[in-house]
Amino acid sequence: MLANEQVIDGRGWRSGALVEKKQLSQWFLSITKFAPDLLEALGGLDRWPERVKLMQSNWIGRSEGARVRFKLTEPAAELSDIEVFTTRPDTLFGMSFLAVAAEHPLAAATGARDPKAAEFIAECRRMGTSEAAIEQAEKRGFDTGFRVKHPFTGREYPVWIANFVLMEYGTGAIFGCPAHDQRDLDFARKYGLSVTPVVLPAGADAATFAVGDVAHTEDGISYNSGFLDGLGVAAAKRHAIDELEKLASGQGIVNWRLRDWGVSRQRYWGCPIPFIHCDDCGVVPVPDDQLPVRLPEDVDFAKPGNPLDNHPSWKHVACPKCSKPARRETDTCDTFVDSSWYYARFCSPRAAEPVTRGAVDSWLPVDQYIGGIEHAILHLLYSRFFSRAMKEAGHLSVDEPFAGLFTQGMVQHESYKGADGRWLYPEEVDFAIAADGTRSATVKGSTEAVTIGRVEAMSKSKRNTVDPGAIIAKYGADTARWFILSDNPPERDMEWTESGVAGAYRFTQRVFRIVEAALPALPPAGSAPEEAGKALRRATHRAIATVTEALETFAFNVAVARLYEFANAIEAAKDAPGGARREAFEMLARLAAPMMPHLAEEVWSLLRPQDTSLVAELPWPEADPALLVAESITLAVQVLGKLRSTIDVPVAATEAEIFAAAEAEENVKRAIGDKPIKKRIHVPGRVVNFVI
RNA sequence: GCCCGCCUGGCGGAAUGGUAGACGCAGCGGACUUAAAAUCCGCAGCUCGCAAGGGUGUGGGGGUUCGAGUCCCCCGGUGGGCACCA
Repeated sequence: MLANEQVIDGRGWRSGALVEKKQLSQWFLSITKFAPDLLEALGGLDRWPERVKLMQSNWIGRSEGARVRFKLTEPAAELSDIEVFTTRPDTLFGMSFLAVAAEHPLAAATGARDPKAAEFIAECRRMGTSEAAIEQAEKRGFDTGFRVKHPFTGREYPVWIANFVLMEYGTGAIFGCPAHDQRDLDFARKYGLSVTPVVLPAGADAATFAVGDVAHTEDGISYNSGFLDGLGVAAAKRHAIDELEKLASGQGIVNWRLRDWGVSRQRYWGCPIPFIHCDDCGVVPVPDDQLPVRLPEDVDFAKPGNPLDNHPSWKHVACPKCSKPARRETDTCDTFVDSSWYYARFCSPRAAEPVTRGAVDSWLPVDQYIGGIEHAILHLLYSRFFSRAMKEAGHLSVDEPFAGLFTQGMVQHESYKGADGRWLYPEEVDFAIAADGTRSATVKGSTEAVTIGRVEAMSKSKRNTVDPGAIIAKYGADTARWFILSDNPPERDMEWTESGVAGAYRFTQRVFRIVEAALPALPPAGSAPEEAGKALRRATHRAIATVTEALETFAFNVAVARLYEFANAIEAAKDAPGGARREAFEMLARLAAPMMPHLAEEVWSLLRPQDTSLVAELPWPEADPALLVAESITLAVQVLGKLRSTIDVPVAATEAEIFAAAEAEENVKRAIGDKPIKKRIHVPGRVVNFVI
């Protein structure tokens, strides 16, 4: 049993053996039951990123269409007809073939009577199982020899097995209309199947319109389509569905892309699925008082197969119902199962029962959830499913587990592979730059060549990770925090680099130094800041306001920048009176505290030796609104949208005064020349623009 | 292949449709020093110009607007996800 990522070019990543898909009996959780609600409730998640909601919405994939039954001209095994799902029932008259997935019963029936078909199906089974692998594989098909009757025309069409039809989506069968679906067109061209256009693009001539290599998937008017002729796509869909229902050959339905969640894993590392198989009683749940089922610790990983299944005694238990010998389920749960409800468990982590009503009702939903963008779909959707299922089972009161979501970007790094294909940590690699600028790499302390891979998300499996421990060891934890937070906006992906860490370290030193140097001249703690220190006080309160805003929006890098600016302003105001300077230093410590807590406390204790409170215990500072209002403002002056000058005007200046001042600027006069001013635009506090 | 992001100086990045490049790194010049480190002062997108100032510039191309890094369309590059990596 291999994971998708362990399959490379259809072979096992270590053994190199050909991979084959097999049918297994497994456990599924019926997330599809909640599909409509999981989709609709996205609209209420107003503190979730739009992109995450969009991705989930696409993943759930609601689509309206029709199921259409095609009668087989001869029965295949027990099948007398094949049902397809389509979102384009309006193009039924453009049909040229029907295609089923390799796992479809009709494919099996064909394989049973035709060895060549069986061979084709076997080839499909050797294809990778991931959606990406299937969609990127060369489109291939096999004519089963079976034929179906068109429900409207009675005409007969061939049934193919196609490797791009997914058994998991819809009914595992499609009807092909090459003129209006690109994939069907590629398939039809490859196998010489007919292409009949039935939707005429606006402005095209029905007599001459033909489809070349590009299918027409846009709107148009139905033609060559019997009773649908003359209708637009939407109307034709409705009409076609009405007709199918009248003929009892199909019906309009809503189809979902979301599939039930297969949670079975044939691995050791997961929670055992708590069921017991009894020959007489069937599948029996493990009684509550025997939960949780614990994994055996004496397992043998050397043998191929599922270690739990191979274990000599673990699975042999008595049936809880009839006490006869029975077998434990040896599949374990996908580890996503655990991460789907830990937020509920964490409300009362030491409780004897899985979740405690009082605790979850008090704490949930999680006010602010933070996670990597890689979890945008699976983990976050599974969690939303679990909270709904747990609510239905009476364990929770909330539908949504996470009221606010922030998705951080991925930290990336180049990856490295040794000559034998093993992954290497960055610190195991030496680099050289040739005269022509090309980089090369070798294993440290040897001449073994290293392949430099692409820049991608850090992961343990690819070993492209960097431990911030080295920075902490060299510069301390405050510098490490400050540097990491200052480097880039957290929602954005970033390539890891240590450049800049020296600057972060310098800043920590500087903060301590300027406070220490100023200390002897500062008035005692609690002294009122003087009116004469207003300029510095403005800077202080602007820092409070801007740092606060940056932190609240997770723009930590901006918060850091504002603190650099503030420190610069403090140093530039060496002559400001002591009370204002004390206020500035104290605020510097308090505003920096979330990002360099140790230094902040140290500085705070220097400034307030009598004070036993910690910065961490103080309420967050608030800016004085009176100090945030500027006395004069700088306006940009543009002529035809191009910057020509700037003017400083009092806050109270009237628009007429502003235009007059702007027009008086030498540069502005020159740019206007002798042309008349057609329009004067004034955006208060921002810009003046003259249109000439 | 499909879905979703991202792309701004040498580098990380800032910028409610309104002065692009704040702040930091790296760099350059200067001060201090016997010297170095540390520190301090200054310069800095590119380009023309002695300067004043001009041109140009946010991946490429088009569009909307008095005004576009920001909004719209097309293209390119790159990252995340694609259900068994978690």
